[in-house]
Amino acid sequence: MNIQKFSEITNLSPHTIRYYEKIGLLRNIARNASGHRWFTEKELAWVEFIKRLKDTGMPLDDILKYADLREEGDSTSEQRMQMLQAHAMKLEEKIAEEQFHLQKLKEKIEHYSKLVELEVNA
Amino acid sequence: MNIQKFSEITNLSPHTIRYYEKIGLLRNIARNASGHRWFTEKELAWVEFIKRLKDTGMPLDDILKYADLREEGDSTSEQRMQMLQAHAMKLEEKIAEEQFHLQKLKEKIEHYSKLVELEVNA
DNA sequence: GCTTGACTTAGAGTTGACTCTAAGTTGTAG
DNA sequence: CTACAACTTAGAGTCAACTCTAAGTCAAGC
Repeated sequence: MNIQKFSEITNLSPHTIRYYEKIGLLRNIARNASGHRWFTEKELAWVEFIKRLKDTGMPLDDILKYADLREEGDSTSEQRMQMLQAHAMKLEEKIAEEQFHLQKLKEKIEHYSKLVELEVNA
Repeated sequence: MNIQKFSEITNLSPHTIRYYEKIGLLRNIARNASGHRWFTEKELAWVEFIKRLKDTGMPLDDILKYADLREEGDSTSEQRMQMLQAHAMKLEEKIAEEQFHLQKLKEKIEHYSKLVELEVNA
């Protein structure tokens, strides 16, 4: 598929896709006869994985390191696993923290709702 | 307390504290005889709340809007409550999404751990 | 055969949230 | 009474992650 189609499916702008290629997140993208990028399922799966890492707070630099290891082949699978494990642990902590924040927010909202009730009945 | 002490307690750098004052997140901060900022429990509670909103992904611009409403007094409490409710809902969605991502990450880790096991036994 | 619109590139500009610099003032310790 | 650390300000610089611009190429429809 061309960059437009790929952009629609991945929900990344063509700009962002080229940017990801420029910084090395996307590599060895095929080109058609007129020099336009040609994407396949392979890129789709990889980009979805990049998005997962990014959306859970991993910086692009770290994702880049993962991409480097990935390119080196199977000998780096243990390293990659360790990266993911460390990241998963951080994510678990982050979720726990957010759940705590959420509870505090709900308490504040409860406080407001009582306040507003008082105003209405005044 | 002075800015140094306030910085230690809030875990924000003096730079950041001044920045927050400059953009209007912190207002009406008292000064001592020599013109230095003087913080109290009131600022502490407010800054902790700011941090909660920020740490759950609310942009400073939105927190600023909240600060504006807060300054207008009790008549805006319903609006503020609605802001918090909307934010809490988004946070709940975000947590759910992150939990989904976490599960997918764990599946990938599981996949790697099998791969690594194969390599070790090879 | 010419316009239109999608593609290409290198590189500049933007945004959010800081973070630092320079130049100056003040309060305390030696 | 002087050195020194902490404070003050306005404004410049940084960083991540885009996002856009300019200048150019190319295939398809009229």
